[in-house]
Amino acid sequence: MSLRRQTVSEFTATRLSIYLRALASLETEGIRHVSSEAFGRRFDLSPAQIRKDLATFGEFGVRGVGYEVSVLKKHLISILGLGHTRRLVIVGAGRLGQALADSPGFTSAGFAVAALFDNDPKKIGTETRAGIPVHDVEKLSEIVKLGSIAIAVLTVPASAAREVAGRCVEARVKGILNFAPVRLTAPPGVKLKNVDLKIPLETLSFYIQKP
Amino acid sequence: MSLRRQTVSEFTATRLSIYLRALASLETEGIRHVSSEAFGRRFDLSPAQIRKDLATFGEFGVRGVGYEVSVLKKHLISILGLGHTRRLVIVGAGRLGQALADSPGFTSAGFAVAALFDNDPKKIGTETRAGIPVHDVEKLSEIVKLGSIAIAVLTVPASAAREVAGRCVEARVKGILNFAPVRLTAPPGVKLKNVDLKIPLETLSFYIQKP
DNA sequence: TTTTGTGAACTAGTTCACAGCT
DNA sequence: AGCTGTGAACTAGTTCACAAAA
Repeated sequence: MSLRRQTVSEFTATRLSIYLRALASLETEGIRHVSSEAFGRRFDLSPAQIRKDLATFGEFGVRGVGYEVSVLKKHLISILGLGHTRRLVIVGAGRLGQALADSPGFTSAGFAVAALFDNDPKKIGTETRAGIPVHDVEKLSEIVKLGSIAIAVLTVPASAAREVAGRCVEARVKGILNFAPVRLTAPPGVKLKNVDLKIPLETLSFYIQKP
Repeated sequence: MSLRRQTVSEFTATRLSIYLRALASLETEGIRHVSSEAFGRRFDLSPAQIRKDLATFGEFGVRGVGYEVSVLKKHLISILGLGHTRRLVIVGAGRLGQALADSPGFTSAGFAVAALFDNDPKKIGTETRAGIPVHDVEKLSEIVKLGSIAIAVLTVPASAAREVAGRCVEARVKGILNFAPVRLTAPPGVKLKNVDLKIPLETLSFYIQKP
């Protein structure tokens, strides 16, 4: 059986990404086969959970044997939509934006940063260390539409985030990853994820208090 | 009644942080009182959830009236352990580390970045734009112990993360916020949070695929 | 025999709905 | 009258345990 897709929870989707990272790690170690049991032990995950998550998308294992690392990895890449390189733009050419633009996580493995945008004349026309150009944010819509860009990453100040997100929606991106410390919402048809880096820090602060 | 603290879930802890951000926003708008209903409508949160979360820590509202913004904010600051400034260090003085070191989110509201650390001789001895010094990572343990630093933020490459986390544990930090793309674990007594920025990006990729 | 894939059982998290204060 | 605080009902997510397959 294959491809029964109800609505997949964010929990499952997040773990797929974790599994992919773990498999890449096994692959570089030269491990070719792995059981859910061994996989779970190695990366501190639940074997039952692994099997359930994977079974949502098909039968990728062999009973009595386990999973073939390279095969499972290919499947996960395909499930996550990373099979072909996805072009994205980053709005906000501050240090976070520049760090992300040049980071291996954002440039390798399924993503390519097409351009950065900013409204600061001193930044417009420059490029990042890795050579990604910084454009005027006024050209955002044009470049997104022309380049068939599906994802916009927002690394602008909180005050600008809502307006910039609006422009992205208008330019027909399919997904927005917002790092500005405001909780944005997007219309149906656009997937938006808020990532506020201050939250894990405050959460940490909460848990390290004396009982 | 007040202060029944079983174990508070990460979900609740995360929302406390969200509520705090939302209250700050109301405060700047000059709003002094708010009901869970109005609060929820304004920030797209569930009123029942808000009441339940808050009730875990005490009775902060007034029946028939609602919550006083400034009072609730003070309580949340205290609950999250942000009442006195917490000093933290950032290990890894790359662009992400520097961006976080100088970002208002990390420097205001309960946190102070005491120092950055790196192993690159070109970076050691310099300081960030905001004037935070970059030390040799060899001095990490010494400075953490002397400065009674409770939190270490890791912005090092994946390959160095485990070793650096070990040093932090040895130096007796209470919490580690790991941005390196490896899932680390810490011994009991040390709270560790992994934040892999590639995961929300891959999750986004998953959800924006055609059905 | 081993290990997957999966319904059933369980646990955690959320929402409902109303008693209890103000 | 109005809104909180909270047990009870519900929903979502995880783990168990075993039949099915290699």
